[in-house]
Formats: sequence, structure tokens, C-alpha cells
Amino acid sequence: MSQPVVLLVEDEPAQRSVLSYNLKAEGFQVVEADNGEDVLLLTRENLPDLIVLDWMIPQVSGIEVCRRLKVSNDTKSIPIIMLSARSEELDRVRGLETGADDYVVKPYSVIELIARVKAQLRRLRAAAIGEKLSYDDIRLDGETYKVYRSDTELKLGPTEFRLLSTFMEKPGRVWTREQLLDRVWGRDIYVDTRTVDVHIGRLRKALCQFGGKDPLRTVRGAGYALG
Amino acid sequence: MSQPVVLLVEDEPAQRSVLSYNLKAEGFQVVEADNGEDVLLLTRENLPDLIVLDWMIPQVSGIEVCRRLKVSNDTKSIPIIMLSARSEELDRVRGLETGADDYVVKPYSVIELIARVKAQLRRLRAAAIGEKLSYDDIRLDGETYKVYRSDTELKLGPTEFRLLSTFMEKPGRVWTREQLLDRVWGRDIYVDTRTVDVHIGRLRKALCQFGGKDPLRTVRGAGYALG
DNA sequence: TGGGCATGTAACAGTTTTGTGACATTTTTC
DNA sequence: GAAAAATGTCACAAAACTGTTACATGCCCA
Repeated sequence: MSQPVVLLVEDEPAQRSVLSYNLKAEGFQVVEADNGEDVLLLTRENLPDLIVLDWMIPQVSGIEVCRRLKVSNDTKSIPIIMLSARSEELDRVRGLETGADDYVVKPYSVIELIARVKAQLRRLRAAAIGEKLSYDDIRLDGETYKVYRSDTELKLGPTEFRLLSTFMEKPGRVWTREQLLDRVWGRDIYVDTRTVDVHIGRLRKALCQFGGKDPLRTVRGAGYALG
Repeated sequence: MSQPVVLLVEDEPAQRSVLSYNLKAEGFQVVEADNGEDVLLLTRENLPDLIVLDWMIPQVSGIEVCRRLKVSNDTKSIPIIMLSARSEELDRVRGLETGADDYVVKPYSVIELIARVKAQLRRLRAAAIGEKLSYDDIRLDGETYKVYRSDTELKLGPTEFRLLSTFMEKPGRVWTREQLLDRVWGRDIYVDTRTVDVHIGRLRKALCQFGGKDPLRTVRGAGYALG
């Protein structure tokens, strides 16, 4: 998910273009729709990582779209952020149990919406960890949250685990400290970038607690990578 | 690219000075031009990271300038943001397939324009890094920060890496010491141009540490090139 | 052929970046 | 509610990288 795809559903062209622009600027790939009919099609076609969905859209209402997406097995795990015009609506929408994952009331600040989009994607990533990853003699099981090195179970703390799973998603890729803070810690919270170094150190120790060589690579002036 | 260079092309002095002032306040280095003729010269001379280009300028029109810049290999990767006076024009300009990367309609808010400038530069930077480049038997992977020569991994320091990736972006192109200082070191810091020579030497050694012939070429009185 | 430049490079003295133990706090566990 | 685990930050040490200088070497042209 190096450039996440966001499906943006909003019928008001001006708002759509502002949002689209900002999402793109943040590095997302944006697919746009202005009515409920298209959403269902575009979702199947593009399999976006996340959907930003206005409640009031032509043809099929946002609520209905949301319901349908949450029913189908292919699409129900895609997070949906619902936009609604007023807070009374929000209560109603929420009460309807549509299955949306987050709600934003207009007028929203674009910054806030983006923050929520990122937050959802972070969650998604953590959840995506249901899968098993492996690199060299290291195996990581996202379901049981266990890590093995040559069949010996390693003991690592939560942060070390998230750090490792980030690395294992793309072995070899160099992550800057900022990127790691973003993915492993969450951008909202202020943490010193040096903290990353310390946790890298702890992860290293954990990975080598029963021997083996350090699989983490320090890239001076850039960040860290696995392998 | 620690202090990006923006080439600002606008013939109306008042507007130009407002924009220039604000861009500088945002930490950009600004080169100004008020006619199409100069743009082509200044672009080659300064190799700006981005061009803000008014559609209506004397001598050579913005559209023509844009086209020419997008044809030349040296300049076609420089993002261009086009300014046009009215939205009808915008449609026309856009229709002309000039290759501009973004469009802003007058009257624009300065804040918005700056936001777009930043967005373009973010994209550029994101693209520049993470790229896989290759030349002859040398491969450079911007994602893993690894460099290979005939499948053997080379060890280079940060500056050597940036230097090499600059060369590999345009094999054969001759870079002056000043241009290299700009791109590899960043403009804000004062460094002697002889420093470039030293690092070129180090890069040469790094590239040949396991044999092979020196792929860097010294161009007497000008600078250096790859191949 | 020799003088004047431009470039190559070893050496060294910083400077910056990274590694890590220690410690105070917070959070979790039982 | 106490003990244990995990976390974030700091301070200092170690390592890697840099810029400059000084001198060597090579190139060009009269």
C-alpha cells in the first residue's frame, strides 16, 4: 500500500475538488464519484483502501451505499468515513448502524479529515496484520502476534512488534524515522524521532536474543531497513 | 533540495513582487522573469525545481514556453504551474495539452498557490526517491538505498549516494560544481566548490572498490558527468 | 619545454549521526 | 493496589561522515 487509493464520493464539485486536491497532495491516489450508483461500480473496479462518502448524494444515498458495501465480502473491510451536513444528521446516520467507521460533520477542516483518513489507514494496517509474514529465518504471525526466528519464539513488546511488522511488509525498504513514527506510533502524538532509535535498539536485541546476526540495517542520513 | 528554487514568470510587476515575497517567506529561492525569452535561458542556467508560469507573457507565450520546456530532456521533468487569467482561458489552456502539471486561475489566493507549489515539490521529491535507476552495470535503488555494480553491492556514504543518484538521473549530462552543490548539498550552506572534487574522488573510489573502470568523466573547465 | 591552471587525493580536525544504558513515568497485569 | 512491563527521554560514547588544506599530478597552450 505504498500509495493508498481513496475513493471520494461527493456530489458538490467545488468541495470534491478541494478534497481531491488535498488528498493528492498528501500522497493518496484519488478516485472520484458524484453519485451512489458509481460508487458501487468504482469500488469493485478500484478496490480502494478507503472510502470518503458524503451522506447526501444522488441516486443511491450514502447510507444505502454504505450498507451495501458492508454486506459484500469483497468490500466490507474497506473503511468508510461518512460526511454529513449537520450534527443532527450525524446522530441519525450513526443511529442507523450503517457500519461506517468514522464520521465527520460539515463544515469540517480539511486537515482534520485528512488526519482521520490517515488514522483509518493506520488501523487498517494493524488489522491487515492478520497475515503471516516472513523474511529470511524470521516469521511473524499477525494472528497470534508471535514472532519466530528459526522456530524459536521471540519475545517482543508491542512497539517492537509493530516496528518489525512494518519492516517485514517490505523487506529492504528504507523507512525514515518520520515514516516509522507515522506508521508505528501515529502522527497525532508528538514523540521525539530519537525514540525510534531506542526502539530499534530494543528490537535488535529482541531479534538476536537467541543468537543470529542483526537483520536490521542502519542507513545513515536516511533511516532503517530490514535486510 | 533543502531550499528549492522556484522560477517565477509573470510580467505584471506588482503581482510578481507579491508572489516573490511570499515564496521567499516560505523559504524558497526565487528567480524572476517577465518574458518568455528569459524563461528558457534562466531555466537552463538555474535548473529550478519548479516553474510558476503566467499564460500571458511577452515575446514567447506561456504555452509555447511550456511546450518547449517539456520537450527538452534536461527540463521536461521540472513541474510547471500555469497561471491563467480567467477560467475560460483555463479550459483552453488545459485543452492545449501543454504538459503543465497544475493550473491556477486568477484571481488566486497566494496561500493556495503556495500550497500547490509545495504539493508539486512533495510529489517531485517522493518521485525522486524510491526510484530505481541504472546505467551500464550500475544499479541504484532509491527505495532500499542500495547500489550495485554487476550484482555486487557497493558501500557508499550519504553524499556519495546523492551524488550518484543525481548523475544517474541524467547519464551523460555534465553538471557544474555549482549545480551539484545545489542539488546534492543544498543552497543555504556555504561549501567550497573544491569539496565537490573531493567527493567525486570518494565516489570514484566507491564505484571501483571491487574493480571495473571509472564511469565518471571529468569535463575540464566545466564539471563532471556520468558516462 | 615550461608556466599556469585545473583537477586528484591523502590526511586531519571537526561535526553530525547513531547506539545504548539509565531513569522517571505511564500502562498493564494479576 | 502492588508488581511487572513498556515507554519516552536524556546523556554520553562510539562511529561514520565531512570540509578543508596542502601538495601532487596532469593538461593545455605559447
